[in-house]
Amino acid sequence: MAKEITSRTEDYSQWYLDIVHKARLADNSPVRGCMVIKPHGFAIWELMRDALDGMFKATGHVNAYFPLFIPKSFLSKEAKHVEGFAQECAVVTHYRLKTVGDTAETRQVVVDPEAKLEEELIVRPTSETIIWNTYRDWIQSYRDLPILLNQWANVVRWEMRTRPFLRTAEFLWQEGHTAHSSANEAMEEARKMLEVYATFAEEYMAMPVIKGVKTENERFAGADETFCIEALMQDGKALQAGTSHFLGQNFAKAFDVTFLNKENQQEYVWATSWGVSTRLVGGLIMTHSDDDGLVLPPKLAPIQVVIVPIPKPGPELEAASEKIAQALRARGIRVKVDNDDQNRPGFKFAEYEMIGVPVRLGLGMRDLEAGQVEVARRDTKTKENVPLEKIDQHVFELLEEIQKNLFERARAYRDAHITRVDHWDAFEQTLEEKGGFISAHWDGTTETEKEIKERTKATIRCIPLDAEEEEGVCILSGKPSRRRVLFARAY
RNA sequence: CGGGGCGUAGCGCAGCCCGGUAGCGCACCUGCUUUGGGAGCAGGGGGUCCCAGGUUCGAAUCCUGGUGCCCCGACCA
Repeated sequence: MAKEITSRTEDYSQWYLDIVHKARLADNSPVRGCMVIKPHGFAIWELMRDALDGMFKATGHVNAYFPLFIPKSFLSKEAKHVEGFAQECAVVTHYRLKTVGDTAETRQVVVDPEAKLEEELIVRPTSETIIWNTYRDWIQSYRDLPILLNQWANVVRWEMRTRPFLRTAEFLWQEGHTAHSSANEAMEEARKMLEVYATFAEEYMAMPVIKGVKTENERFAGADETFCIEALMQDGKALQAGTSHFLGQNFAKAFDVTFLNKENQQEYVWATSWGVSTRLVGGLIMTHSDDDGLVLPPKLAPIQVVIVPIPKPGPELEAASEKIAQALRARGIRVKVDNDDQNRPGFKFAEYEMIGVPVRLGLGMRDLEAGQVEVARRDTKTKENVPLEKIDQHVFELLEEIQKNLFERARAYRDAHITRVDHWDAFEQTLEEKGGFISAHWDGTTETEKEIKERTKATIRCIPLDAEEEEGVCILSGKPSRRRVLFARAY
């Protein structure tokens, strides 16, 4: 057994790292906090990206690209924004290196002190500033609005502690940046994109999410309102999976972006921004995977079906395998036929389970003679024999079934881990013993929120959009509250 | 930036206390036999023992100083 994975009960975070490495998703890099995304990991991200990109286009957005480097002065224009990001920015100060030393042993590259930049450049932690600096030139009148723009990019946030996909110093994401002529329209946009994210998370990732609003304390630096989708991982910790911000006129004011409205009056432009990142890959792993490796929902599986000839691939088996593959491909299914004769079937079974292939077809002479195929599903680890002539229809339906099953399973777990709590003792106890979301009353003050965080490490993940009005008293302060909010320890 | 742990073959580790020609498992290469759940046998290749000083006839091992990584905290998508 060469590729053992640490069990989830033994050490959840080691299990996560094992999955990342053994499912060949990513490697560590020589640079602290950065990772190499390997082909299999990147293929998952590509599927996510393509699906999201299609959804953005369908809601009227277009893609563009803004620079990696941002003049330092830009960042300081919006007070809260700087405050939020200043702590974690990478800064470019020079533009040239030179070599010193005469011999091969002593020669080294140093920063040329002569080549100091007059104004330092910030490696973007997010692009609001450079984009709004540009929008000033693009926007004159209400006729120029709205601008519905998205960019796919990498950003850098110099984090203290990192974990592959969940929090890396450099990560890939998309950031939508829209400009509107009214507050209402901008707010609608922010909510619309939250819906897009929620739909994507649930329909593609099979990851149930709760849509909500962030408290002032948890809000994006520079936003008037931050909407989010929150998911629950198998260890009972919450994961913020996507955010959508109503930025008000904050960036328009900071960058002096105004437009003439229909009444011929100058007005500041209203803004939104929204993003999801490669963090979603981490969420995907932690939502479905088990102690045998990665489990992927069919819609995001680079290989949806693998066909393994048993025992050794011979001409007859290869022909039969290829024929099945063709039939599946004709239905738009991503299939791999593993004709490699270096590894034994047992090894291959374990390997494909490790990398999360949803369906495996085992095909041996015995099956051929019986006119059947062995169908194994990754999510339940069950096997059945299916007649050859029905295989394509069967697999097509099975993939849908698996997609649905993963979602239902994750939702059942999530729902079972939302606990309504009305007393402080129960709050602490639930957090320690059960984890998950805790639905409780909160007095609405940042002070109380911080106090709770300090005592328990739990934060307010969101105020659910569908939270019902309900009179109650704050779990900590006993002050009146009008609705419950969701607490959890989070990634 | 605080507290702890670890740097020895691609990966995981032993050896270090008690100094004496660097080892194990997996992976890799060659050959044969195997192939319905991670194959077996035989042969083989691969190392600045994190770096720099020091002690010593001799250092992976002892001493000093660096440095990198991991875990736990403070910060965060």
